[in-house]
Amino acid sequence: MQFSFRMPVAVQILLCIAKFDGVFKTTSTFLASSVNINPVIIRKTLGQLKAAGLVKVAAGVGGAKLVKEPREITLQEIFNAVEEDEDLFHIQENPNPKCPVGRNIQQVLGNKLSVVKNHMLDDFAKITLADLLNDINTAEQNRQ
Amino acid sequence: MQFSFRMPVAVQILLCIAKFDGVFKTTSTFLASSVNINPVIIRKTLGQLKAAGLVKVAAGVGGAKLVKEPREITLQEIFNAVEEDEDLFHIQENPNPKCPVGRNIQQVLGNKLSVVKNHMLDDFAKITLADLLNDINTAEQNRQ
DNA sequence: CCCCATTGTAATAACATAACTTACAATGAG
DNA sequence: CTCATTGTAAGTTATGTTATTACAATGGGG
Repeated sequence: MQFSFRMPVAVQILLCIAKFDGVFKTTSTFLASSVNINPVIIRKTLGQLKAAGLVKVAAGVGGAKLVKEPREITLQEIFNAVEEDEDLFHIQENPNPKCPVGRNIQQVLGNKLSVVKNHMLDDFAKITLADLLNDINTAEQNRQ
Repeated sequence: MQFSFRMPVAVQILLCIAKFDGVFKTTSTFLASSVNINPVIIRKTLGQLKAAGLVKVAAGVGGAKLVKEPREITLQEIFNAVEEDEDLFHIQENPNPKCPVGRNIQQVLGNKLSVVKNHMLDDFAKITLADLLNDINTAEQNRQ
């Protein structure tokens, strides 16, 4: 069980825009070829990133640009932009109310797990797009 | 997007065994009625918990017992018992190798996210079955 | 030693979610 | 006005999870 493609795809989109803006026209088709995914998915994801204030997209003309500097964009913002704000784990919705465990499990386990999720979001907040861009560039250098 | 029912179900099973062992016979049907889920799912989950050394199950006779004390059973053990050991996020498997972002994204983002996952597991390690049992009992008292 | 409730397990169906694809109206610079 | 591109909807395919049914294997109790 894993999270979906969405967040990693969004990260890759933003990295490509950061790296290629000004060099190539960053259309949904261009971005789709880097991720190797359907352009419609890119357009949907760009829409979510736009709504979150991370990019602006030129309808008609084509191409996307970052609204903020890479060091000001965190993985937390990206995650929140593309994932529903829901609990990390799916706790049984209809446990037996006659059982003392069943009638309290949601509250008790939910409390503990929400703390864990908040820690995860804190971790995401410490990772910026600039960090990832830097790692990409380092990896490219080592490749040569 | 969330994790499946599995870990919360396993937690509820273990809590029920801890609370009712000796009082009721903790068969898969009994446990299923607390979670309000199919007994076959309970039996599968019990099998995973047995393989992880957390419970012993009496085949033929019926009923399950904890192998360790509740304070010695952590959420991390339960999580590892029932979830595959895979990455938290699903990073595109076939990015474009001709794109400098595409050919490095798996390694670069994967590294960052594995750190986050390890933090999550560390958090799980700090939560014991005894903590949850205690919270259940407190919630029950407040209910009266 | 046999009975019977129960476990262990397989096979299949039902359901939910995600991704793919096609299609097309709306956009806006040239 | 043209045309590449975005935004969006609808339908399909693929995948994963849970539910359900079925039945052989188990093992204490009568």
